[in-house]
Amino acid sequence: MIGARFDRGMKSRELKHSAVLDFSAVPPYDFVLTVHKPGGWSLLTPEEVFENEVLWTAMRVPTGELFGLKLTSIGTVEKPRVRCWVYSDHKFGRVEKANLSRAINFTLNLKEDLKEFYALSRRDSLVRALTEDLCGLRNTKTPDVFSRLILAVTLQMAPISRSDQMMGLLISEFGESVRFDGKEIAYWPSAAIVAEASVRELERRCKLGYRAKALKGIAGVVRRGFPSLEELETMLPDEARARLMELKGIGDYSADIVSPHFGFALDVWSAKIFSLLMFGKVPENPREAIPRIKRIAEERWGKWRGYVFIYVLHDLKNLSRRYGLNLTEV
DNA sequence: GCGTCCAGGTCTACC
DNA sequence: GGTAGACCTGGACGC
Repeated sequence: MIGARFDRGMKSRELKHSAVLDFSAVPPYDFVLTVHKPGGWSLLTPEEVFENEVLWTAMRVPTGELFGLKLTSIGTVEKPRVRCWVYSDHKFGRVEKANLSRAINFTLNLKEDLKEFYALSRRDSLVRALTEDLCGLRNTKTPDVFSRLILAVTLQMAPISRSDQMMGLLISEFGESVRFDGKEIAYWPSAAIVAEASVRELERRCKLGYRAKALKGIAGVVRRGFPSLEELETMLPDEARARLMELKGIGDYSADIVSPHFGFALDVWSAKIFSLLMFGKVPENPREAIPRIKRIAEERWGKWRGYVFIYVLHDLKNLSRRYGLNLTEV
C-alpha cells in the first residue's frame, strides 16, 4: 500500500492517541456496501485501505485537522452497529469527541431513513432491481467540502484515467498523510495549501491544465470561509446548489457532485448508461440528452433520484446481466 | 513516429 | 436568453 506517492516528501504525521466510538444506524444499513462501494469509489480518500471488512481511512474536519479512522461493523444489516477507532496526535477532549462523533455520523449517513426509497420498488421495476442487488447501501458524505470540490473539478471534461491521474498527483504533490495502527493513509491537500500554490505549479506538478486556475480560486474562497457540507445540508437543495455555483469553475454538474443533497449528477458517461436503461439505446449526442434525462428522472423518482443515480452506478454488472445490456463498457 | 481528434464541463463573448 | 468556441492533457487512432 505504501507506494511511490509516499516517497516524494509528503508531510506525514504519526497519530498515537486513539478513542473508540460506537454508532447505531437506521436499518437496512450494509456497512461493507456503504464504505467499500461495488463501483470502487472510496469513502474519504482514494488512498484508504480496506481489508477483511475493516476500513482504514482519514478524515479532515472543518477546523482543518486530519484524523485517522479505523471502521468496522459490529452489527448486521437489520441491526446495524459500527465501531470506529479515531486516531490523533493529541489526547481527545470531551467536546472534541462529541464533534468527531457528529462528523462520523454525518459521513456514514447513519440516520437517513430510506423507507420511502425502498417503497418505490413496489411500483418501479428498476428501483426493485437496485434494492434487491444493493440492499442496505447508503450514500455517504464527507465533512471536508474542499475534497469534494477537487473531485468535481478533476472529473470535468476528462476520461476517468485522466481524472485519477490529476487526483493522484494533487495528493502526492500537495496532500498529507497520517500513520496509525500500522497503516499510512494519504489524504487530499487542504484548501490553504492549494491557495498558496501558484497556478503554474498546479498545472505543471498536477497536470491540471486549464483547471488549475479554477481550483486555486476555489481554494482561496474555501480558505477565506465557505459553508461546510454540514452547513450546506441545512440549506434547501436549490440554495445549496446556488452557493456552490457561485464558485468559479463549479457548474451544474459539479454542484450535484459536491452537494450533500445528493443531486442527479449526470455527465456524458452516466447519460449513456441511463439512456440505455431507460430507452434501450445510447443517444447520438449524449451531452444534449442530459437535460431531458434529468427532467425524466425528477418526474419518475422525485427526491430519491440521487439514490437511484448512486445505486445504478454501483450496480452496473448486475444490471447488465439482468437487462442483457453492456453497461460497463459505455 | 507523427498528427489529429476528442473526452465523465464551464465560462465567456457574441448575437 | 441561447449558443458556439476555447480550454489542458494524454490516449486512441490512422497514416
